[in-house]
Amino acid sequence: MSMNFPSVKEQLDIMVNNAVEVLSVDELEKKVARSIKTGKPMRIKLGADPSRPDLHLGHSVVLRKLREFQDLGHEAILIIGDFTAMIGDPSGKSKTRPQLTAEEAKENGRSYFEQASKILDAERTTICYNADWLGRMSFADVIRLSSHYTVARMLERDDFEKRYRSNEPISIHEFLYPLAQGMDSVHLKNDVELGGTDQKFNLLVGRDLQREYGIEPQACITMPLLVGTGGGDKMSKSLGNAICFNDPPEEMYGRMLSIPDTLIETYWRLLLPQHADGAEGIVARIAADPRETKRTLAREVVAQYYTADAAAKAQEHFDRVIVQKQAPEDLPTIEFDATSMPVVDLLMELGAAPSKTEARRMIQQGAVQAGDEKLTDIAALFEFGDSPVVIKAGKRKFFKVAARKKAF
RNA sequence: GGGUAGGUAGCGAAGCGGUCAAACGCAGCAGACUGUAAAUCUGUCGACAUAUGUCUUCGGAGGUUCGAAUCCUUCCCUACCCA
Repeated sequence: MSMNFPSVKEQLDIMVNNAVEVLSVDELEKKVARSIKTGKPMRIKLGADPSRPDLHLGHSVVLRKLREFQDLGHEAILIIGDFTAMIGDPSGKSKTRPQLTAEEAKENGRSYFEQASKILDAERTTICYNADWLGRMSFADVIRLSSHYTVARMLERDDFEKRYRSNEPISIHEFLYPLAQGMDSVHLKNDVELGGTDQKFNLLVGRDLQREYGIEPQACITMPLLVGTGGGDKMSKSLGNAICFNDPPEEMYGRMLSIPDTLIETYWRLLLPQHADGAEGIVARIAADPRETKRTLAREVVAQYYTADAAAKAQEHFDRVIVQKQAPEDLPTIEFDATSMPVVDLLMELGAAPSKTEARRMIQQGAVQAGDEKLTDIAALFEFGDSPVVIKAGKRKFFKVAARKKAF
Protein backbone atom coordinates (compact mmCIF):
# COMPACT_ATOMS: atom_id res chain seq x y z
CA MET A 1 0.00 0.00 0.00
CA SER A 2 2.80 2.32 -0.74
CA MET A 3 1.47 5.46 -2.20
CA ASN A 4 2.14 9.07 -2.65
CA PHE A 5 2.90 10.44 0.75
CA PRO A 6 2.46 14.12 1.40
CA SER A 7 5.68 16.07 1.63
CA VAL A 8 7.93 15.92 4.65
CA LYS A 9 6.88 19.36 5.72
CA GLU A 10 3.20 18.69 5.39
CA GLN A 11 3.50 15.47 7.31
CA LEU A 12 5.58 16.93 10.09
CA ASP A 13 3.18 19.79 10.57
CA ILE A 14 0.37 17.41 11.18
CA MET A 15 2.40 15.03 13.31
CA VAL A 16 3.67 17.73 15.61
CA ASN A 17 0.38 19.53 15.96
CA ASN A 18 -0.83 19.54 19.56
CA ALA A 19 2.08 17.40 20.70
CA VAL A 20 3.75 18.35 23.95
CA GLU A 21 7.09 16.90 23.06
CA VAL A 22 8.69 15.18 20.11
CA LEU A 23 11.90 13.25 20.62
CA SER A 24 13.34 14.21 18.44
CA VAL A 25 11.97 16.26 15.61
CA ASP A 26 15.15 15.65 13.61
CA GLU A 27 14.86 11.92 13.95
CA LEU A 28 11.22 12.00 13.05
CA GLU A 29 11.95 14.10 10.02
CA LYS A 30 14.58 11.63 8.83
CA LYS A 31 12.19 8.77 9.26
CA VAL A 32 9.49 10.57 7.32
CA ALA A 33 11.88 11.46 4.55
CA ARG A 34 13.06 7.89 4.30
CA SER A 35 9.54 6.56 4.19
CA ILE A 36 8.75 8.87 1.32
CA LYS A 37 11.87 7.86 -0.51
CA THR A 38 11.37 4.12 -0.05
CA GLY A 39 7.60 4.26 -0.29
CA LYS A 40 7.38 2.32 2.95
CA PRO A 41 4.97 3.54 5.60
CA MET A 42 6.30 4.13 9.08
CA ARG A 43 5.18 1.89 11.89
CA ILE A 44 3.45 3.79 14.66
CA LYS A 45 2.92 2.13 18.01
CA LEU A 46 0.36 2.90 20.63
CA GLY A 47 0.00 0.81 23.78
CA ALA A 48 -3.41 0.09 25.23
CA ASP A 49 -4.06 -0.93 28.80
CA PRO A 50 -6.86 -3.47 28.79
CA SER A 51 -7.27 -3.42 32.56
CA ARG A 52 -9.30 -0.27 32.13
CA PRO A 53 -11.42 -0.91 29.07
CA ASP A 54 -13.60 2.16 29.40
CA LEU A 55 -12.15 4.61 26.95
CA HIS A 56 -12.77 8.25 27.62
CA LEU A 57 -12.04 11.52 25.88
CA GLY A 58 -8.59 11.53 27.44
CA HIS A 59 -7.71 8.44 25.41
CA SER A 60 -9.12 10.03 22.32
CA VAL A 61 -6.37 12.64 22.18
CA VAL A 62 -3.67 10.12 21.48
CA LEU A 63 -5.94 7.91 19.40
CA ARG A 64 -6.73 10.88 17.25
CA LYS A 65 -3.02 11.45 16.75
CA LEU A 66 -2.65 7.86 15.67
CA ARG A 67 -5.49 8.34 13.24
CA GLU A 68 -3.68 11.29 11.74
CA PHE A 69 -0.71 9.06 11.07
CA GLN A 70 -3.02 6.56 9.44
CA ASP A 71 -4.48 9.22 7.24
CA LEU A 72 -0.98 10.13 6.15
CA GLY A 73 -0.56 6.56 4.98
CA HIS A 74 1.40 5.10 7.88
CA GLU A 75 0.81 1.87 9.70
CA ALA A 76 -0.95 2.04 13.04
CA ILE A 77 -0.14 -0.68 15.52
CA LEU A 78 -2.31 -0.94 18.57
CA ILE A 79 -0.76 -3.08 21.23
CA ILE A 80 -3.10 -4.57 23.75
CA GLY A 81 -1.11 -5.01 26.93
CA ASP A 82 -2.78 -8.22 27.89
CA PHE A 83 0.36 -9.64 29.39
CA THR A 84 1.02 -6.71 31.67
CA ALA A 85 -2.64 -6.63 32.62
CA MET A 86 -2.43 -10.26 33.65
CA ILE A 87 0.23 -9.39 36.15
CA GLY A 88 -2.15 -6.86 37.68
CA ASP A 89 -2.03 -3.14 37.87
CA PRO A 90 0.30 -2.16 40.70
CA SER A 91 -0.61 1.46 41.09
CA GLY A 92 -3.45 0.93 43.58
CA LYS A 93 -2.08 1.41 47.05
CA SER A 94 -4.82 0.20 49.32
CA LYS A 95 -6.59 -2.29 47.17
CA THR A 96 -4.75 -4.60 44.88
CA ARG A 97 -6.72 -4.72 41.71
CA PRO A 98 -7.88 -8.21 40.88
CA GLN A 99 -5.50 -9.69 38.40
CA LEU A 100 -6.97 -10.26 35.02
CA THR A 101 -7.09 -13.72 33.60
CA ALA A 102 -5.91 -14.28 30.07
CA GLU A 103 -9.51 -14.45 28.90
CA GLU A 104 -10.53 -11.24 30.63
CA ALA A 105 -7.54 -9.43 29.23
CA LYS A 106 -8.37 -10.67 25.74
CA GLU A 107 -11.98 -9.70 26.15
CA ASN A 108 -11.11 -6.25 27.43
CA GLY A 109 -8.68 -5.89 24.60
CA ARG A 110 -11.43 -6.58 22.13
CA SER A 111 -13.64 -4.05 23.82
CA TYR A 112 -10.82 -1.54 23.74
CA PHE A 113 -10.34 -1.98 20.05
CA GLU A 114 -14.03 -1.77 19.37
CA GLN A 115 -14.24 1.54 21.19
CA ALA A 116 -11.03 2.82 19.66
CA SER A 117 -12.48 2.10 16.24
CA LYS A 118 -14.72 5.09 16.68
CA ILE A 119 -11.60 7.12 16.05
CA LEU A 120 -9.18 4.83 14.27
CA ASP A 121 -9.50 3.48 10.79
CA ALA A 122 -10.14 -0.02 12.03
CA GLU A 123 -9.53 -1.65 8.67
CA ARG A 124 -6.02 -0.37 8.62
CA THR A 125 -5.07 -0.92 12.21
CA THR A 126 -2.78 -3.74 13.23
CA ILE A 127 -3.68 -5.23 16.57
CA CYS A 128 -1.34 -7.28 18.64
CA TYR A 129 -1.29 -8.72 22.08
CA ASN A 130 1.95 -8.44 23.93
CA ALA A 131 1.48 -11.76 25.70
CA ASP A 132 2.47 -13.23 22.35
CA TRP A 133 6.06 -12.32 22.94
CA LEU A 134 6.32 -11.28 26.59
CA GLY A 135 4.66 -14.49 27.65
CA ARG A 136 7.37 -16.48 25.99
CA MET A 137 10.26 -14.87 27.79
CA SER A 138 12.03 -17.04 30.32
CA PHE A 139 13.12 -15.89 33.73
CA ALA A 140 16.64 -15.76 32.40
CA ASP A 141 15.45 -13.48 29.61
CA VAL A 142 13.86 -11.21 32.16
CA ILE A 143 17.02 -11.04 34.23
CA ARG A 144 19.02 -10.21 31.16
CA LEU A 145 16.50 -7.54 30.26
CA SER A 146 16.49 -5.98 33.70
CA SER A 147 20.25 -5.80 33.73
CA HIS A 148 19.94 -3.07 31.14
CA TYR A 149 18.42 -0.68 33.62
CA THR A 150 19.40 0.62 37.01
CA VAL A 151 17.32 1.34 40.06
CA ALA A 152 18.46 4.93 40.10
CA ARG A 153 17.22 5.45 36.57
CA MET A 154 13.93 3.85 37.41
CA LEU A 155 13.55 6.20 40.31
CA GLU A 156 13.90 9.08 37.93
CA ARG A 157 10.42 8.35 36.82
CA ASP A 158 8.18 10.96 38.25
CA ASP A 159 5.54 8.80 39.90
CA PHE A 160 8.08 6.39 41.33
CA GLU A 161 10.05 9.24 42.72
CA LYS A 162 7.01 10.80 44.30
CA ARG A 163 5.85 7.59 45.84
CA TYR A 164 9.31 6.78 47.07
CA ARG A 165 9.60 10.17 48.69
CA SER A 166 6.21 9.96 50.35
CA ASN A 167 6.93 6.49 51.72
CA GLU A 168 4.43 4.70 49.60
CA PRO A 169 5.12 1.14 48.56
CA ILE A 170 6.68 0.34 45.24
CA SER A 171 6.78 -3.29 44.27
CA ILE A 172 9.67 -4.70 42.33
CA HIS A 173 7.46 -5.83 39.51
CA GLU A 174 6.44 -2.26 38.90
CA PHE A 175 9.96 -1.64 37.81
CA LEU A 176 9.45 -4.33 35.24
CA TYR A 177 6.55 -2.53 33.63
CA PRO A 178 8.52 0.02 31.68
CA LEU A 179 10.90 -2.70 30.63
CA ALA A 180 8.05 -4.88 29.43
CA GLN A 181 6.61 -2.02 27.47
CA GLY A 182 10.03 -1.30 26.06
CA MET A 183 10.30 -4.90 24.91
CA ASP A 184 7.20 -4.32 22.86
CA SER A 185 9.12 -1.73 20.90
CA VAL A 186 12.06 -4.08 20.53
CA HIS A 187 9.75 -6.75 19.19
CA LEU A 188 7.83 -4.51 16.83
CA LYS A 189 10.73 -2.44 15.60
CA ASN A 190 8.33 0.46 15.32
CA ASP A 191 9.49 3.87 14.14
CA VAL A 192 7.36 5.99 16.39
CA GLU A 193 5.61 5.50 19.69
CA LEU A 194 2.78 7.68 20.86
CA GLY A 195 1.68 8.26 24.41
CA GLY A 196 0.41 10.77 26.92
CA THR A 197 2.92 12.89 28.73
CA ASP A 198 2.65 10.47 31.63
CA GLN A 199 4.12 7.84 29.31
CA LYS A 200 7.26 9.78 28.56
CA PHE A 201 9.46 7.68 30.79
CA ASN A 202 8.17 4.43 29.33
CA LEU A 203 8.59 5.71 25.81
CA LEU A 204 12.18 6.61 26.54
CA VAL A 205 12.88 3.19 27.98
CA GLY A 206 11.58 1.78 24.71
CA ARG A 207 14.09 3.90 22.85
CA ASP A 208 16.93 2.79 25.08
CA LEU A 209 16.07 -0.86 24.81
CA GLN A 210 15.77 -0.72 21.06
CA ARG A 211 19.24 0.74 20.95
CA GLU A 212 20.53 -1.97 23.29
CA TYR A 213 19.08 -4.59 21.01
CA GLY A 214 20.56 -3.03 17.90
CA ILE A 215 17.41 -1.49 16.50
CA GLU A 216 16.98 2.07 15.33
CA PRO A 217 15.41 3.90 18.26
CA GLN A 218 11.84 5.03 17.97
CA ALA A 219 10.82 8.64 17.87
CA CYS A 220 8.56 9.50 20.77
CA ILE A 221 5.62 11.82 20.63
CA THR A 222 3.84 12.77 23.80
CA MET A 223 0.39 14.26 23.79
CA PRO A 224 -1.17 16.39 26.49
CA LEU A 225 -3.23 14.72 29.15
CA LEU A 226 -6.73 15.96 28.82
CA VAL A 227 -8.01 17.83 31.83
CA GLY A 228 -11.18 16.37 33.30
CA THR A 229 -14.57 18.03 33.13
CA GLY A 230 -14.01 19.67 36.48
CA GLY A 231 -10.84 21.37 35.35
CA GLY A 232 -7.67 20.83 37.35
CA ASP A 233 -7.20 17.09 37.46
CA LYS A 234 -6.49 14.99 34.44
CA MET A 235 -9.42 13.13 33.05
CA SER A 236 -9.84 9.77 34.71
CA LYS A 237 -12.65 7.38 35.24
CA SER A 238 -11.94 7.01 38.92
CA LEU A 239 -11.99 10.74 39.53
CA GLY A 240 -15.45 10.89 38.05
CA ASN A 241 -14.50 13.68 35.68
CA ALA A 242 -14.40 11.62 32.53
CA ILE A 243 -16.59 11.44 29.48
CA CYS A 244 -16.54 7.92 28.13
CA PHE A 245 -16.89 6.77 24.55
CA ASN A 246 -19.74 4.60 25.69
CA ASP A 247 -21.62 7.24 27.62
CA PRO A 248 -25.06 7.71 26.13
CA PRO A 249 -25.34 10.83 23.96
CA GLU A 250 -27.43 12.74 26.48
CA GLU A 251 -24.94 12.22 29.22
CA MET A 252 -22.02 12.95 26.99
CA TYR A 253 -23.58 16.19 25.89
CA GLY A 254 -24.46 17.26 29.40
CA ARG A 255 -21.04 16.53 30.75
CA MET A 256 -19.47 18.44 27.89
CA LEU A 257 -21.53 21.48 28.83
CA SER A 258 -20.44 21.22 32.42
CA ILE A 259 -16.82 22.01 31.69
CA PRO A 260 -15.59 25.38 32.86
CA ASP A 261 -15.45 27.97 30.11
CA THR A 262 -11.68 28.12 30.40
CA LEU A 263 -11.51 24.60 29.04
CA ILE A 264 -13.48 25.21 25.85
CA GLU A 265 -10.46 26.13 23.81
CA THR A 266 -8.38 23.16 24.94
CA TYR A 267 -11.18 20.74 24.31
CA TRP A 268 -11.88 22.28 20.94
CA ARG A 269 -8.29 21.81 19.85
CA LEU A 270 -7.79 18.35 21.26
CA LEU A 271 -11.12 16.72 20.68
CA LEU A 272 -12.21 17.91 17.28
CA PRO A 273 -10.50 17.14 14.00
CA GLN A 274 -8.30 19.89 12.70
CA HIS A 275 -10.74 22.21 11.07
CA ALA A 276 -10.24 23.60 7.65
CA ASP A 277 -10.53 27.08 9.08
CA GLY A 278 -7.96 26.15 11.71
CA ALA A 279 -8.41 26.53 15.42
CA GLU A 280 -7.26 30.13 15.32
CA GLY A 281 -10.72 31.57 15.25
CA ILE A 282 -11.79 29.69 18.29
CA VAL A 283 -10.53 32.17 20.83
CA ALA A 284 -12.53 34.98 19.34
CA ARG A 285 -15.51 32.75 19.00
CA ILE A 286 -15.46 31.84 22.66
CA ALA A 287 -15.09 35.45 23.68
CA ALA A 288 -18.04 36.42 21.52
CA ASP A 289 -20.43 33.73 22.67
CA PRO A 290 -19.16 31.20 25.19
CA ARG A 291 -22.50 29.54 25.60
CA GLU A 292 -23.11 28.86 21.95
CA THR A 293 -19.52 27.82 21.33
CA LYS A 294 -19.69 25.32 24.13
CA ARG A 295 -22.95 23.96 22.80
CA THR A 296 -21.38 23.56 19.39
CA LEU A 297 -18.39 21.83 20.91
CA ALA A 298 -20.63 19.48 22.85
CA ARG A 299 -22.69 18.67 19.80
CA GLU A 300 -19.68 18.00 17.61
CA VAL A 301 -18.06 15.75 20.17
CA VAL A 302 -21.24 13.74 20.61
CA ALA A 303 -21.61 13.53 16.84
CA GLN A 304 -18.20 11.91 16.61
CA TYR A 305 -19.20 9.02 18.78
CA TYR A 306 -22.76 8.82 17.58
CA THR A 307 -24.39 10.85 14.83
CA ALA A 308 -25.19 14.47 14.21
CA ASP A 309 -28.78 13.54 14.68
CA ALA A 310 -28.18 11.94 18.04
CA ALA A 311 -26.22 15.00 19.07
CA ALA A 312 -29.09 17.30 18.17
CA LYS A 313 -31.46 15.08 20.16
CA ALA A 314 -29.11 15.14 23.11
CA GLN A 315 -29.16 18.89 23.02
CA GLU A 316 -32.93 18.99 22.97
CA HIS A 317 -33.04 16.57 25.82
CA PHE A 318 -30.66 18.70 27.81
CA ASP A 319 -32.59 21.90 27.19
CA ARG A 320 -35.76 20.23 28.22
CA VAL A 321 -34.67 18.24 31.24
CA ILE A 322 -31.87 20.32 32.69
CA VAL A 323 -32.61 23.85 31.64
CA GLN A 324 -36.38 23.72 31.83
CA LYS A 325 -36.49 20.95 34.41
CA GLN A 326 -39.16 19.01 32.58
CA ALA A 327 -39.51 15.29 32.20
CA PRO A 328 -37.99 13.84 29.04
CA GLU A 329 -40.42 13.09 26.28
CA ASP A 330 -39.99 9.44 25.57
CA LEU A 331 -40.22 8.12 29.10
CA PRO A 332 -41.19 4.47 29.25
CA THR A 333 -43.98 3.56 31.61
CA ILE A 334 -43.05 1.22 34.39
CA GLU A 335 -45.94 -0.88 35.55
CA PHE A 336 -46.49 -2.23 39.02
CA ASP A 337 -48.69 -5.04 40.23
CA ALA A 338 -50.12 -2.94 42.99
CA THR A 339 -52.56 -0.18 43.60
CA SER A 340 -50.42 1.50 46.20
CA MET A 341 -46.98 1.29 47.68
CA PRO A 342 -44.97 3.26 50.26
CA VAL A 343 -43.11 6.05 48.50
CA VAL A 344 -39.86 4.87 50.04
CA ASP A 345 -40.30 1.41 48.54
CA LEU A 346 -41.27 2.88 45.23
CA LEU A 347 -38.03 4.82 45.04
CA MET A 348 -36.12 1.66 45.82
CA GLU A 349 -38.00 -0.30 43.20
CA LEU A 350 -37.24 2.33 40.62
CA GLY A 351 -33.59 2.33 41.54
CA ALA A 352 -33.82 6.01 42.38
CA ALA A 353 -32.30 5.44 45.79
CA PRO A 354 -29.67 2.92 46.89
CA SER A 355 -31.23 2.38 50.32
CA LYS A 356 -34.39 3.21 52.17
CA THR A 357 -32.52 5.60 54.38
CA GLU A 358 -31.35 7.43 51.31
CA ALA A 359 -34.86 7.41 49.90
CA ARG A 360 -36.16 8.98 53.10
CA ARG A 361 -33.46 11.59 52.95
CA MET A 362 -34.46 12.54 49.44
CA ILE A 363 -38.08 12.86 50.47
CA GLN A 364 -37.20 14.96 53.48
CA GLN A 365 -35.12 17.27 51.33
CA GLY A 366 -37.92 17.79 48.90
CA ALA A 367 -36.34 15.95 46.03
CA VAL A 368 -39.32 13.80 45.19
CA GLN A 369 -42.26 14.82 43.09
CA ALA A 370 -45.25 12.97 41.74
CA GLY A 371 -46.75 14.90 38.90
CA ASP A 372 -46.83 18.46 40.21
CA GLU A 373 -47.13 17.43 43.79
CA LYS A 374 -44.12 17.40 46.04
CA LEU A 375 -43.95 14.38 48.31
CA THR A 376 -42.61 15.28 51.73
CA ASP A 377 -44.04 12.62 54.01
CA ILE A 378 -41.60 9.76 54.40
CA ALA A 379 -44.33 7.45 55.62
CA ALA A 380 -46.72 8.24 52.80
CA LEU A 381 -48.32 5.62 50.65
CA PHE A 382 -48.21 6.23 46.94
CA GLU A 383 -51.48 5.51 45.17
CA PHE A 384 -51.29 4.51 41.54
CA GLY A 385 -53.97 6.30 39.59
CA ASP A 386 -55.73 5.37 36.40
CA SER A 387 -53.20 7.09 34.21
CA PRO A 388 -49.42 7.02 34.44
CA VAL A 389 -47.75 9.53 36.73
CA VAL A 390 -44.29 11.01 36.33
CA ILE A 391 -42.12 10.63 39.40
CA LYS A 392 -39.21 12.98 39.74
CA ALA A 393 -36.49 11.97 42.16
CA GLY A 394 -33.67 14.45 42.44
CA LYS A 395 -32.48 16.76 39.73
CA ARG A 396 -32.64 14.51 36.75
CA LYS A 397 -34.18 11.19 37.54
CA PHE A 398 -37.59 10.78 36.01
CA PHE A 399 -39.84 7.74 35.94
CA LYS A 400 -43.31 7.20 34.62
CA VAL A 401 -45.21 4.73 36.72
CA ALA A 402 -48.61 3.11 36.58
CA ALA A 403 -50.49 0.15 37.94
CA ARG A 404 -50.45 -2.82 35.63
CA LYS A 405 -53.70 -3.09 33.75
CA LYS A 406 -55.61 -6.16 34.64
CA ALA A 407 -56.01 -8.57 31.78
CA PHE A 408 -59.43 -10.11 31.56
C1' G B 1 17.03 -10.63 61.73
C1' G B 2 16.60 -6.01 65.15
C1' G B 3 14.26 -1.23 66.02
C1' U B 4 10.58 2.71 65.14
C1' A B 5 6.00 4.65 63.17
C1' G B 6 1.51 3.17 61.16
C1' G B 7 -3.16 0.24 59.35
C1' U B 8 -10.23 4.16 61.17
C1' A B 9 -16.23 4.83 56.73
C1' G B 10 -15.42 5.80 48.84
C1' C B 11 -10.61 8.62 49.71
C1' G B 12 -7.61 11.71 53.14
C1' A B 13 -7.44 12.37 58.29
C1' A B 14 -8.95 13.01 63.94
C1' G B 15 -10.21 9.98 68.04
C1' C B 16 -6.82 6.43 72.15
C1' G B 17 -12.01 2.67 77.89
C1' G B 18 -18.26 4.80 78.11
C1' U B 19 -21.52 10.96 75.92
C1' C B 20 -18.41 6.95 68.82
C1' A B 21 -22.07 5.25 63.53
C1' A B 22 -17.15 7.75 65.00
C1' A B 23 -14.68 15.26 64.46
C1' C B 24 -12.87 17.58 59.97
C1' G B 25 -11.74 17.90 54.53
C1' C B 26 -12.71 15.85 49.61
C1' A B 27 -15.96 13.01 46.69
C1' G B 28 -21.29 11.68 46.66
C1' C B 29 -26.55 12.99 47.19
C1' A B 30 -30.38 16.91 47.75
C1' G B 31 -32.24 22.16 47.84
C1' A B 32 -31.37 27.29 46.10
C1' C B 33 -29.04 29.89 42.31
C1' U B 34 -27.05 29.73 37.07
C1' G B 35 -26.42 29.69 29.87
C1' U B 36 -24.51 24.82 32.25
C1' A B 37 -24.73 18.34 34.86
C1' A B 38 -19.64 24.25 36.32
C1' A B 39 -18.90 27.79 40.46
C1' U B 40 -21.16 29.39 45.03
C1' C B 41 -24.36 28.91 49.36
C1' U B 42 -27.33 25.52 52.50
C1' G B 43 -28.54 20.73 54.06
C1' U B 44 -27.29 15.66 54.02
C1' C B 45 -23.95 11.72 53.91
C1' G B 46 -23.53 2.96 57.50
C1' A B 47 -28.01 0.03 57.31
C1' C B 48 -32.77 -1.28 59.13
C1' A B 49 -37.07 0.43 61.60
C1' U B 50 -44.67 1.00 63.21
C1' A B 51 -37.59 6.63 64.21
C1' U B 52 -36.47 9.44 71.27
C1' G B 53 -35.18 2.05 68.88
C1' U B 54 -32.14 -2.01 66.65
C1' C B 55 -28.09 -4.12 63.89
C1' U B 56 -23.13 -4.26 61.41
C1' U B 57 -18.39 -1.23 61.06
C1' C B 58 -12.53 1.37 63.10
C1' G B 59 -6.36 -4.53 59.30
C1' G B 60 -7.65 -10.33 60.92
C1' A B 61 -8.46 -13.71 65.07
C1' G B 62 -8.81 -14.30 70.22
C1' G B 63 -8.99 -12.08 75.26
C1' U B 64 -9.64 -8.45 79.59
C1' U B 65 -13.90 -5.42 81.14
C1' C B 66 -20.75 -4.03 83.05
C1' G B 67 -18.76 -1.59 78.55
C1' A B 68 -13.26 -1.44 73.48
C1' A B 69 -11.90 2.00 67.44
C1' U B 70 -9.57 2.95 72.21
C1' C B 71 -6.26 -2.08 77.00
C1' C B 72 -3.75 -7.22 76.37
C1' U B 73 -2.16 -11.56 73.15
C1' U B 74 -1.29 -13.21 68.40
C1' C B 75 -1.34 -13.01 63.19
C1' C B 76 -1.33 -10.16 58.48
C1' C B 77 0.06 -5.68 55.82
C1' U B 78 2.96 -0.80 54.89
C1' A B 79 6.91 2.78 55.42
C1' C B 80 11.51 4.26 57.59
C1' C B 81 16.23 3.24 60.25
C1' C B 82 20.00 -0.50 61.57
C1' A B 83 22.18 -5.31 60.05
